[in-house]
Amino acid sequence: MDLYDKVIELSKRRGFLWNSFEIYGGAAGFYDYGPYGAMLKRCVENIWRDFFVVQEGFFEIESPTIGIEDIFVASGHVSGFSDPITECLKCGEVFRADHLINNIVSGADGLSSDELERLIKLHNTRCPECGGNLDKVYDFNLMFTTSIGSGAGRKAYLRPETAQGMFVDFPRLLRFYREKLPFGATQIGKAYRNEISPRQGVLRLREFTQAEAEIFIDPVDKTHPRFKEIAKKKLTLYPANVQEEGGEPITMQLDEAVSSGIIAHECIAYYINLTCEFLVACGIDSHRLRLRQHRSDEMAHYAADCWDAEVYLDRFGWVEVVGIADRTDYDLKAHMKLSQAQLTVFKEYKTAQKRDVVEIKPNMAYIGPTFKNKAREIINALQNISPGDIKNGTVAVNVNGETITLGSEAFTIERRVEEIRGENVVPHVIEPSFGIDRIIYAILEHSYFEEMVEDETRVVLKLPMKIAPVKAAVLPLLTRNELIEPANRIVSLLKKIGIQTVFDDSGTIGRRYRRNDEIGTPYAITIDYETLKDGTVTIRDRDTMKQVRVPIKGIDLKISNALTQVPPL
RNA sequence: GCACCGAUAGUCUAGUGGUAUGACAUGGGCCUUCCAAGCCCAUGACCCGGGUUCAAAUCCCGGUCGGUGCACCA
Repeated sequence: MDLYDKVIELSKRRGFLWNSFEIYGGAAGFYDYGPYGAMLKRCVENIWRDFFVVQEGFFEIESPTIGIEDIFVASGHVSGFSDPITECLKCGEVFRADHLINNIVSGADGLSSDELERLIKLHNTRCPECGGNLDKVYDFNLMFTTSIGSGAGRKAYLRPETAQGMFVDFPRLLRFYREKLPFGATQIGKAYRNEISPRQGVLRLREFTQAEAEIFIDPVDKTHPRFKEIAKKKLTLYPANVQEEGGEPITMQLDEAVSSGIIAHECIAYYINLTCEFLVACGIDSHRLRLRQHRSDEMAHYAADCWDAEVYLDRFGWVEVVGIADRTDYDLKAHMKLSQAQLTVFKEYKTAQKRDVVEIKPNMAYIGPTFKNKAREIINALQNISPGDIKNGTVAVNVNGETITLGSEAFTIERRVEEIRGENVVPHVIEPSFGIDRIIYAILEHSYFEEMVEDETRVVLKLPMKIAPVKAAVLPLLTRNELIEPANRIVSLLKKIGIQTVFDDSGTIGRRYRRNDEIGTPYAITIDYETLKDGTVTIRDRDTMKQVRVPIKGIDLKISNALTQVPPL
């Protein structure tokens, strides 16, 4: 049994992760979070909220998981998220059609399925495996399709990422943040991808949870006001050029990484650091965490820089859990083009610029009656005339091949000084995108410890207190009423102040400690016969197994302080 | 989607053409004292469908799920 098997086995047995729809045989790519799993996930999401929503001030929005077709046409998912696939008729092997003819035709990846099929026939391309004939080329799109309304309905897709919901709300968000950069929006929610072959448990799901921030920044100023606070932090970086040269990741200070151009700018560096702080706060081992830069061949063409936070997993090696990209203005421009909406922000100059303007204003009262139904065309043509085209007070315009000469009665020339206070710019977007399910698996694996205690293996999940699904277990030493009663009183005391507490009186005390170690419960409170004499109980620490004896009075405060680590226990 | 391998209680597992082994876990009870090890009792499984057969959990075929490799992973 490797570590993956052990973690999955524990997760199943203790109610963290279950395969979905098990009684009907299950479905690949879907997982249920069991009681402790759902609780842990909620805790992870809340820590994320604390980092991005509370601390950074990027409010959370919630948009539908179903999106209308236009959104994904604009985002490129309708065309770019599908792959042209062809199958060998003899051996059944499946190939990317564009890859097959890439070496014959350049730019094959941009061609349509029909075009690819034609080229495969033309060049008599055969199955690289067995030489058999190839089937028709068809598009396999990774988006789930659905429809809105009855009958044929309106075509729609389940969103493949939460990001588009925030891009689409840009005008509303801009107004919400009072028309000023920078600002950000976040979203935690489900996304859907119809993976061809989901594998590796919770690492590649068809329905998964993302936490994404879209941070809209000034395209020409990518500094970050708080960068200086984190400039001296050291992180494990794996820059693109180092990867290409086959080198090892390097530990580097962030200000050096920015000034040497390894990280494109302060803003990306700031969120790289924030990402690491978040992951470590969730229980990711910082020694099994690195930041790998996308190589130019894997980075989207529009991205200015892109880093993946990767965690080391026993079975799978380095696995991406977060992507942090400078997506530039790609998404907003794409939506602007298709929707015709103005997705820009007015950026005021420090000092207004003055400019001499010469404008030709048509005289409607003359042109209208004189030219009647040609008037509209003439006015349009006049818009494109520059003052230099005016010769002796007349100007010639071309309307449908006919040259019409207009005299000074047809227009006036206006000269004025225009003040330009600023300009409309399309913001750039920094996008940290978190795969919550992968993070949760990594947390479980990195928190999993086996220790030898008196020749027995003790399994303990050393989860940070903030994400432990159960914070305290209350255990009467023996299953006897005189001990159960005070135990119940402590349970309700703790529950009243919002501490997730369980009562457990089943089996020997040692077994119950082990049971709670396995789900990462930080504290176990034991009621024994001394409790009846002097009103004290013991509190046991999960990691050290050490116990302290404390009075019941004030235990709620004591536990709550310990959980928030105000003073040590 | 293809190929190979696998699927037995909550978990891990033994095994067979005649309904199944064990461990751990779980539930109830006992226990005046703390780290899965005490005592008594109890619950609990052959992935689904079809075929062969007197009889299939076992053999065959198909499917589902899982693992691995290929492909895919904006």
